[in-house]
Amino acid sequence: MAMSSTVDKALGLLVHFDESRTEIGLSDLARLSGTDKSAVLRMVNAMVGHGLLDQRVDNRKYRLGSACIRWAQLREKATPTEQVLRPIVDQLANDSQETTHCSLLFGEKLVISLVAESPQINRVHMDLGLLLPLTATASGLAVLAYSDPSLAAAATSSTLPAFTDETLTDPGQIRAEIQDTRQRGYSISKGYFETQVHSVAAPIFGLDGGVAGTLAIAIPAHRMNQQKEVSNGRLVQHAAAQATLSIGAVVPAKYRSIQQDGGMFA
Amino acid sequence: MAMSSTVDKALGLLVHFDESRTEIGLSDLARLSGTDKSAVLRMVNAMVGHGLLDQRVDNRKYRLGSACIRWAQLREKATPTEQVLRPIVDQLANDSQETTHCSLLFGEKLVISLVAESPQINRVHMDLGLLLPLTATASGLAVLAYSDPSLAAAATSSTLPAFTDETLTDPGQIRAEIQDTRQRGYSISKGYFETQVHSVAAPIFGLDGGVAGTLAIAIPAHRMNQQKEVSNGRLVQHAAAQATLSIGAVVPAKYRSIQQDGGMFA
DNA sequence: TCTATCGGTGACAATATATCACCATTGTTT
DNA sequence: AAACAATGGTGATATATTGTCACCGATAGA
Repeated sequence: MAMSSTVDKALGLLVHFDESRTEIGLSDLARLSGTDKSAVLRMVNAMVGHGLLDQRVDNRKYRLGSACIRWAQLREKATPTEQVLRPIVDQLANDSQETTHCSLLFGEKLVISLVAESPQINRVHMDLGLLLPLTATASGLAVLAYSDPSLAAAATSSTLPAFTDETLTDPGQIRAEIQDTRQRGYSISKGYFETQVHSVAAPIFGLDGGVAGTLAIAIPAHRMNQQKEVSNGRLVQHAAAQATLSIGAVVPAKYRSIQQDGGMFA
Repeated sequence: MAMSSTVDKALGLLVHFDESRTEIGLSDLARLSGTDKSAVLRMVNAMVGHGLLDQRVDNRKYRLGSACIRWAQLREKATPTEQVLRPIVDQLANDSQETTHCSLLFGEKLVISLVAESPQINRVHMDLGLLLPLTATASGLAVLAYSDPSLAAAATSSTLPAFTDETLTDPGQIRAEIQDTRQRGYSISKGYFETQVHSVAAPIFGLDGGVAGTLAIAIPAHRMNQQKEVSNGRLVQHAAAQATLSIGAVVPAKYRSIQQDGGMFA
């Protein structure tokens, strides 16, 4: 029988809050988590007490609380990833003349954390906070290609959801893409997640040596061609390596394929 | 002894993270919280597992994790600030039985953003979107009293416009009022902006620690007296502190004069 | 070397939790 | 309106998780 602390269960309740479910009632939360109402109530009350959740007075449903904002503020101050990554994302957008974004890995999902929009009129728009699936985006493929193989195995074990007509749903195809990505040094998506949006992406490594997130360039399909794929691929690869260094981490030796230039202080 | 759930204790650990302590080691955290190391470790591990905390690989200290950012993003999307301030303004109107409003600071002007009218027949009416001058309103004085002194200096540098016969136009008088406001914890206006309208106001602090806006109570002059000024002052002061917490910010320590009630950091 | 930290582990008694039946309200259906 | 099925929430007890403390290897300073 698996060990499970109470804190674990309590925090596990929070995964049921997302962009489509911003508030959840007690019974719903109990059902979603497969836990007894009474237990859920106790945990939820504790979290309300600390502002992690709050309860609407009118319909008594629970929402994420204000402490989230406070903690995010502190987190930012303590670990100003945005501050160090921001200029890199901006520079990449400038260099590529396309919309770029930085996603951070959270469990088996990528969260879009920074966006720099292309200066061009016809450009791709990305929403902050949007969750990206690992199997159907360039960023996700970059994660799978450079993470522990078990993650790729897990992500390609079950049937894969299709987001567009172009989405790769065959696990074999995904695995092949992962192989190619490792060869190239960057991943590509040809409308796998959003139709008419092509992307290239490369991994950002964290302090623990694992993939912490990705940097990606998203391009309107009509503007894409082989030459741009290669040039943008190199750009994103270089920027991601720079990002990795900027947060104090290093690109693991086995993945260090590209020439390191003068480093982050050049 | 009060009942305390494990979740409560776990989340209680997080209060020890602030702008001056952004990362804490296991033993320190145990000492600070007065809990055993072993228990702290279990709780902390659970929180790390959910991204609420993360652990640096180099010095093994713990910091607020990336999930905070995700949750803050969701919280903002789900519950915009106006939505959280609305019930506070309403409650204040109900408690004081007078018209209340929330103003947000834009540059050197305050914009009336939320209004709750008094339930009484004879009441003050306020227009949404109205601009308030910093030197001639209770709200404005609250801003000046709790903002960087340079703002007060700038606002009182030139000749001050008079809106009523009672308006304070002497920069020296304004500065004295600002002093008094800091002493009291709330600001007052005695028909400075609208004749026959007295007000009390208190500052709402934003995420950056500066004044983001104000909460105010406006009262027909004939109904005002010393006793009401004090009681309404306390009400507005308390409500403003509550508003500050509700938007995820904190009242700066140097201004924290009133007793924190059963709020999330109690 | 000796000492004093550190992060972390393991075992047992103490206690908070899981589970159940139950209640008062609210909103739907008939 | 009456019956119904939800809802949020309470209280009791068996049981699983936690609090406590002794202990470990590693690291750092004297």
